[in-house]
Amino acid sequence: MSDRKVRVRFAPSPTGPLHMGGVRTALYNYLFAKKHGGDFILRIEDTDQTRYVPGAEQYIIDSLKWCGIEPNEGVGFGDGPHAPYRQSERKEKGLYKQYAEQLIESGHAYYAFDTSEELEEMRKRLEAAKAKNTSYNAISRQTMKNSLTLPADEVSKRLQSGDPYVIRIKIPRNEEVRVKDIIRGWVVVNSSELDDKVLFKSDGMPTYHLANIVDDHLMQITHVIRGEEWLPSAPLHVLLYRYLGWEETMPQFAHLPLLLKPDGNGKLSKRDGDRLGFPVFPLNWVDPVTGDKSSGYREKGYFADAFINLLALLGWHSSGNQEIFSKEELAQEFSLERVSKSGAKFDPEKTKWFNQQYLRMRSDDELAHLLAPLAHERGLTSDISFLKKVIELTKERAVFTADLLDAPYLFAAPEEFDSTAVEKKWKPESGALMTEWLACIQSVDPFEAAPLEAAFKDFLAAKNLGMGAVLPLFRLAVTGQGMGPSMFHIAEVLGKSEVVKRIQAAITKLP
RNA sequence: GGCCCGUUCGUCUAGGGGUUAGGACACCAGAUUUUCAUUCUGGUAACAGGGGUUCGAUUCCCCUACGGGCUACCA
Repeated sequence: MSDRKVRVRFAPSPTGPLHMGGVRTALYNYLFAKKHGGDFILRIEDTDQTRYVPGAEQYIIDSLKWCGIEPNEGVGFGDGPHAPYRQSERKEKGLYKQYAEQLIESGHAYYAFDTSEELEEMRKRLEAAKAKNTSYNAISRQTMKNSLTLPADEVSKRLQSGDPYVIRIKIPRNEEVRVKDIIRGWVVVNSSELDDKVLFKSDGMPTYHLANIVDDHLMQITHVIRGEEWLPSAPLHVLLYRYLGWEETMPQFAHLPLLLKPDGNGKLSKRDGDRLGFPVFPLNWVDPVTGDKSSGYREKGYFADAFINLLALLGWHSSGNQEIFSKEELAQEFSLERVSKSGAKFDPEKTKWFNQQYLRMRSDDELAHLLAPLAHERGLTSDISFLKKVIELTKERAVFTADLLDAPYLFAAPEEFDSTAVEKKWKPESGALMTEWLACIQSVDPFEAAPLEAAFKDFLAAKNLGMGAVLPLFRLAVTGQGMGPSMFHIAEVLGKSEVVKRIQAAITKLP
């Protein structure tokens, strides 16, 4: 059992865009597979036809691709030996019905014919009677219409005449069910707390519970790594493995803590992103029905590796103090035992910090190539060697790639001058002072930061003035701003004639 | 309501029967810098509460409180 090759799966429903919590689940599966040299599978769980959202499946595939956590088997990533990987297609092949019937034959499941009205009525009746448990279970099923209460001939008559029916699991009345969770240890529940869950729906589709167990078994999944919201149904799943006779190869479970809202309570939801101004999704998404737009990390300017890094640390931590991990390092270090038990509040601020770190790790050349299309979009030059010079100056204050362009004066002369800077620094005699500085500039050769700075210092000494008295004027005249990167480097990038032109223009424009 | 899971600085977390309870983000202060930013240095800040067990508990056990999840012919 333990010598089986590790095989894990990510099994989302295509009911909308993939939430960052889902991406984290996929990531942990991916890292676990990589760590153990195993397989990572993408299975699409589309058994609920009513919730199908066009484009959602492609969104999931695109998101995983962008994040660099690609499955080596599954929908959108090439079929493996267990195709198809879409449950709707697997249902077509009759993969689920036979197992539901097997359960009926072995006495662990039964047909139920109750209408939704009858189910509703049952619930109300039990509530009115102040019953502890209002579910369809070992006790209440005795009062309902199913193959356990109806005479055999009526059951077969209903079946033959095409009466709608579901197949329910027959949960024992009072039995301890134990689930071993890698993260939480043993979880013990009495079967009286469980209900006779529907395994097979009247529309011919299996429910999650059946499809999930059948597919995990058939696909030889060894570890089920999923969100904590599944913990309550894990005992049911254990029972299904047992009744199907698959307990020997039952996968090990690991239920991940949830991602919580940055403020207040509850789990992170789609709304929070819009409300708090940060993305909840990896990629932009437009709802095909409502047209609602949700922003994504990719389009906000986040690097995929930074996004993955931050996600990895939301619920997992190595034993040391390291926080920046490459994907390879994560795969090396990751272990389910070090996943925390409690939910993690998501902090958008730290997300920015991660991006900043990754931006700094990138070479100027790489950034220039990333920046070029952005610059082009804004009507700025996309010349790589020039952009590299820009990046040298703007890199240290940038969080996102686009921030590298936050120095418009490097691309064109300022049209306006920052009014507070002008008020504070520009005096009536400043124009004359700049005219003198202009004369000194002419003889600086080569026109580079160092000689320029030397010339500037000579100029200051001659005038017996301090840096603070003159440099802001120089900056204001050339950039129109009161602050920014090293002024001498800015001048070097701009070139002598441009600098001279700008100072001349400023002298005439400023009071 | 019932069942299940959880609880270390504001946040993410390390730690673990005896520690000055460590790191990171954020925040504050100082230094460097022409300025902003960077960088560096320092600082504020946590074991939910109550009972046990123990020489000793933040660490183990129980209870309470709080938080979260589940409670569909949804996943």
